Amino acid sequence: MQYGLKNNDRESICEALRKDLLTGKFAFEQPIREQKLAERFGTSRGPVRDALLRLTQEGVLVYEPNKGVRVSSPLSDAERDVVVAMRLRLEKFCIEEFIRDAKEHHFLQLSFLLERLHLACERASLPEVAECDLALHRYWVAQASPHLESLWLGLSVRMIMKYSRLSNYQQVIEEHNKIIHAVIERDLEKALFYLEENVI
Amino acid sequence: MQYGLKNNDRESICEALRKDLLTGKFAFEQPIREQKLAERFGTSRGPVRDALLRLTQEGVLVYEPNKGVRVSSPLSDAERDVVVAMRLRLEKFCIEEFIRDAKEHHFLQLSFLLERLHLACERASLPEVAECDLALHRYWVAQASPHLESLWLGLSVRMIMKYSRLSNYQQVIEEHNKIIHAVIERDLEKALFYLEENVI
DNA sequence: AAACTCAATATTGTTAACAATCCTGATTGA
DNA sequence: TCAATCAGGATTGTTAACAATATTGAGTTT
Repeated sequence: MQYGLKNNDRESICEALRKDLLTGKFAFEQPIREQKLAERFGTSRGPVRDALLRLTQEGVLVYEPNKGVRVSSPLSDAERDVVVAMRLRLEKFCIEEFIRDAKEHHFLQLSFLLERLHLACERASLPEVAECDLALHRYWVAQASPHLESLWLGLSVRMIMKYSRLSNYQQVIEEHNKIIHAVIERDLEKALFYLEENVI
Repeated sequence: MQYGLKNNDRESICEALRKDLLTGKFAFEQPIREQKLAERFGTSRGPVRDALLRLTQEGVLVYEPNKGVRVSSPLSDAERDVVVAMRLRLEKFCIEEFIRDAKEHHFLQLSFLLERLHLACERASLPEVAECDLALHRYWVAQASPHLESLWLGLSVRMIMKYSRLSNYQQVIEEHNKIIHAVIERDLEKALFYLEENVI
């Protein structure tokens, strides 16, 4: 399927798998076999194991000793509420920092990511939309607090896995338009308001 | 230093390292060498890499491609506030679930963990106190929501790393006494109140 | 002295073989 | 028939060797 990775395969494998999981390519509880993935990515089992271990830590996969990993079961509604609240708390903090410190080129990058999301929505490609959506949010998180980026990733992936509102592409675009325009105008209050509407 | 691990080394290595990191055995920003650890634990680099990868995902270590991992720098005060708020949100949810569903033997286990914490405090052994403290909180999190356990772990470890109030052993004991008695009496309100005092 | 080159070394990244464990399904005995 | 046993295969866990990359430091040039 894909191959030609040279060094640091685990990164690319991890991202490819996360995208698959995000878009429901594997069923809940389905066990994941290392050998299969190694063949698919054209590597040995080592890098695959690394990637699986990371996704386990992100909560997407569940690990049992000597049995490997399986896709984790979906969160309960109550658990999801908690995760949403936590993500919102985290992302609000990051937006605030971002608005305070961002330079012109950060806004430019933001516009670029928004444009990418736009195109993905037009193509109506769920995997791409999910990826672009996350990439956008991830950008201000990473800028504001690299420390908390991996924490944020775990929260977000779990949230999206549970059920995806991403099917309404028009709404996705409008929500992000609003957030990003508020950010670029450095209007913190408005940005937080729209963010709260979006992170549900 | 320690050896004799047979199978599933990465688990034990991970926990041993986490304890070291928690109690400040490594300096911030200090790079971690795989070979050194492999010798220390009497294994090859494989399981060590697995453990380092996990701790990276927990946020305790930072990874740079082809350069390995180093101890991550401490959180800023603002970042720590966010992490504290998130952990509190998560743990309150778990306490609530726990109080609702716990059977007698769960309370027994809780008492046992409290007793362990007590002993560690008497011995005034910081590594043990830190471990017992976390084990206690971890218990109700794991019981209430295995899904969110790894998330909780990341939050807690980062919190404690920043600065440890654990040096006042008397206070540690009293705070946990209060929480656990409230839990055993299934007094949710009191439990949450004392928890809020403790998680700071 | 400062900046550059490059070879020697140290460290991480990957691989394939082997060991330990788990799972499956046929066989056996009651 | 049903449960227990156990061999064989499938899968994960570990290891040591090798490949790729990064770092260091001596030598060279300006």
